[in-house]
Parts: sequence; structure tokens; C-alpha cells
Amino acid sequence: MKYSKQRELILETLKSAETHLTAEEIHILVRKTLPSVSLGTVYRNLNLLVERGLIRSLTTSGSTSIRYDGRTEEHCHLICTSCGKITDIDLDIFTPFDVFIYDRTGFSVDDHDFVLKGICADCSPHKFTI
Amino acid sequence: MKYSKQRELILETLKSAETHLTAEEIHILVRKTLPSVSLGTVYRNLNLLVERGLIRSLTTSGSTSIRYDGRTEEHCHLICTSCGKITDIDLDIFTPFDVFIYDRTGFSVDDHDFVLKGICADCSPHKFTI
DNA sequence: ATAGCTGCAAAATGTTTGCGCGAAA
DNA sequence: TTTCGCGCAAACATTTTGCAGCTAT
Repeated sequence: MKYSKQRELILETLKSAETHLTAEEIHILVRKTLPSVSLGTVYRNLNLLVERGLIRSLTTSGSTSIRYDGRTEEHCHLICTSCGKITDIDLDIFTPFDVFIYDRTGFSVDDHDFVLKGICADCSPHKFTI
Repeated sequence: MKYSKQRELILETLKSAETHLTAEEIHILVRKTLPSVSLGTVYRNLNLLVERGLIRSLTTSGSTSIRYDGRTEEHCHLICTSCGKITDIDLDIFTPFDVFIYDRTGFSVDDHDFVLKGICADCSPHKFTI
């Protein structure tokens, strides 16, 4: 993989983002530094980075577009159905989980994609204060 | 919601399928019984059924299209990265999970979407017999 | 009678790709 | 200098929508 300013910038943008961005959102951010970057280049590099394991992608039913995550360690996503915010949470349950599933089905787990939907702490009070 | 032959057929098709179908696959199956059904109608009804909680939708990173699941009870999906097969598995771990997350973050969980990627039992032997 | 559903086709959305030029090795 | 990545625009895939006619209530 040959170096490119564009790819570096895309990766950096994603690593420093606290949210889970779409390709379009990344495109907008990247262009603030390097206005000539095209959307095609953003997509090409995101696919490349996912392939190489430098970032992760996540799709959520409800939204049509793919979101990208600069964190490479496995973790869960909490999606608030009220405000749409996606939060990361670390859980140490993956290993016992995998063993359980392997014993029961013979399926050997490589990767986890756990999404929990509900109401986040910030939105929760509103349920009671209307 | 008014009765329609099309919607009944779509739901029935999904309930009796052992796989997780895309809209296009459902369209093909439904047309075997009622050839005039349009793809637009399939999409409209799938969205309606998901909204009403009569079916579930799932998106998987890697595939572009949404898949639909006739099972309404919460369960995990095992996706084989070798053959692409999606298997259901029931797990009784959701409740303790939710409590743990609520205690730690204040996020109150309504719904789970757990996807595990790996190699299924059928594909696994090939890893060792090459 | 009328609200809601359908088929059709066009539009909208999100992502990929072919091409010729320019940058990295 | 050769290979790879880029920008651009067109193509592609998937899903949604407007409309006029039909169907269930």
C-alpha cells in the first residue's frame, strides 16, 4: 500500500472523531483540510482501511448508510432510538460467549458485532417529565 | 391496517423461509403465487411489517442489502464468512446483559442485535483438509 | 363511499468503477 | 520509470415515492 495524503487524512479524521461517521460526513470533514478530495476516494480508502483492519464498519437497520469506526478493538454499540446517538461500550464477555457458541453449534467465532437499541441516559429523563 | 393478499403472502413467505431473505428474493418467491406483485409493494409491506413488529430486519456489513427475518423473538445471528450462511441461535443472556449496561451507563435497552461472524461447522473441516 | 393498497415508472440515495492524469517508490 | 492512487463522472444497486386506478371495509 503506497502512501497517500488523502488516506492519512481519512484515517486521522476517523480516529479523532467521537462519533461514528458516514462516508459523506468524512468527505465533508476531510475537505476542510484538503478541499480537492473526492467522494470516490473516500469510499475507496474506507474499504481499503476496513480490509486491512485499521478501522471497522457498522451498518444499522433503520439507517441506509454504512458508518465507520476508528476503534479497532472489539466493543459494543449502544444506539439511542430517541436521539440517534451511537455510544461505544467495552465488554469483557466475548470469550465465554464464543466458547458457549462453539460448544453448542460448532461455529467458531472470529468477530462480534453487538448492537443494543434503547434510550440513552440523556434522553431517558424526558420520558418522565412530559 | 387494511387486509391485503399481497401483505399476507409476503409475511407467510418470510415465516416459512428458513433463510433470511432480501426484498428481491421475497419478490421472486411471492410472484410464484401472485405474479403481478411489484417490488415497490414488497418494500412497502416489509417496512410496514417491521414497524408493526411482525418481522425483523437485519443489515450486515459486507452485503449492501437489507435482509428480513420472520422470527420476532430476539435471537443472535451467526454469519459464516466462508459460505455466507446466516444461522439463528437463541440465547438467554439478554436480561443480565441489559441490567449490567443500565447500571454502568444509564442506557435502558429495548432491543438486541447481536451478530457473530466466523466459520460455521460445515465449512470448518475444510480449514484442516486442504 | 372512502380510506388505504396496488402496479408502474421515475426519482432518490448510497456505493462502485473506468479512465486518463499525477504522485509516490 | 513504473506502479498505484487520485479526481471526475458515469454506472450501478437498492430503496422510496407520486400517481391514477382498484379493493377491502
